[in-house]
Amino acid sequence: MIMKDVIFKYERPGIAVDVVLFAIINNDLKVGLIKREDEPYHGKHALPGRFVRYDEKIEDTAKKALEIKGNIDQSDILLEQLYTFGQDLERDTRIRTISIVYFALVDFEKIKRQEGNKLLFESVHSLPPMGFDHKSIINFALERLRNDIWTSDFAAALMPKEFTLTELQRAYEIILNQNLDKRNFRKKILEMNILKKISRTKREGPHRPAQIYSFKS
Amino acid sequence: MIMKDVIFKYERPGIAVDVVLFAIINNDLKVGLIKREDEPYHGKHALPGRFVRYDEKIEDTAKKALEIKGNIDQSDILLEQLYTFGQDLERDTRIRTISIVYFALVDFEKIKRQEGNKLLFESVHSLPPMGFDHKSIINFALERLRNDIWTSDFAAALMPKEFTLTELQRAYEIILNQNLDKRNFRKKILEMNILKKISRTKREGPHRPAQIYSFKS
DNA sequence: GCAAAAGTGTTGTAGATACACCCATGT
DNA sequence: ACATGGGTGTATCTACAACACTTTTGC
Repeated sequence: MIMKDVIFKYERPGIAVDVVLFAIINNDLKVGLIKREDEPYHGKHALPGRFVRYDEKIEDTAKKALEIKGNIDQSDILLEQLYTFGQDLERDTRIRTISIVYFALVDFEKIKRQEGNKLLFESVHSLPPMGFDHKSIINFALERLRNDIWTSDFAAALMPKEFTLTELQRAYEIILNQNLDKRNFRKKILEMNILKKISRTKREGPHRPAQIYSFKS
Repeated sequence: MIMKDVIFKYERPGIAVDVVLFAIINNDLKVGLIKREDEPYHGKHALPGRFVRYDEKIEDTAKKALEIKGNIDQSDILLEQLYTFGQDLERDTRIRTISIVYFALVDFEKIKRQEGNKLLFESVHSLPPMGFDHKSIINFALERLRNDIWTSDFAAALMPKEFTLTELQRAYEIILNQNLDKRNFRKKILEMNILKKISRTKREGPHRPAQIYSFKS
């Protein structure tokens, strides 16, 4: 009984937040990783993460992880809870750890010039050797991204403020990893009524200039 | 620095699992609650829950919570992770607690005669005063139930092994809290190809007997 | 005037909704 | 024979997929 109380009070599992941060870079979907400098998994890549402090809200832990590892301002990103992984007792070889994983999206243009950014953006299609169970977590996050891309504000979080419909379509194609029909894409996205025209066009080649749009509100 | 290490090592937040267990009873959707005997929220109702032990997988914590509070055998229930609530630092007034909430479904017939069941099943439409933030958690779970009822195996988990299509339709109506068209319901559910006919019928009134079905596999 | 991307309209199909009648039984 | 719930078929509409041509520009 006394033993149980000791376990209860002092041997709580560790609780960490890891963040899967996606961005579109060079026509590819990439995820922000750190290269581990400590054991376990020294030298392997991993998701940016941080232990939850006693008086810290878990979403703030996620924001802080991004701030410290990527010097990324919270206001630039979409952050949403993904899933809590706590099955594998050997997940972290130091202590038993439960990991609350957050899903994050950012427009890479907003962060690429940040000083102190330790994040390495790697293509989801060719991930480097990953520590922990982070590879499967990234795939889990990717499923969420693809499932919800049409019904969420995910696209708005990944795009710059202004863009053409072709650029937006390209983003959808990169995320879904498949080509989309131009006419159907435009019909669908415009009928969703989430875009507004900007009274400017983008000239960029020997062809008709493109109308510029942005997301509403 | 030393102070931080102390916090890191010893003052981990508490981590609990709470379970939202739904069952259909008397043509109503009910949720299994306990009446709290301790502070905080003494006398109020709450979700069955349990602190995660150091060497316990979180899903096992959920199963154990149901076993202890409801004497419910794990094999009878569908259990799935719902969401992790850890924003409200004042959620539990004893220590800072993060709650991983599981979503569970059971056929009430399987458990109603269990000895040692402390669970009180209350209608989701008239919940008693609830402790913690459990009322909003139940509503969150209810949304998940309604959203996924057509594309998951939720219905199979709530129904007895054998049933008529009218009984199944009634279950959907109770969950969705709306009436469904008989012809369309049957067409849809049969085209989903998840049911198999049992070569028996159910006679129960001055009318044509109903074909009995069960879920496949 | 030609190359190159922007921009648009129609048709077919599949899934959802709405709705009305016959069937098998107990009394 | 009648009351009761079990069981089915058809017309309509709507969302999505497939597909081809005209427009505006730079050179």
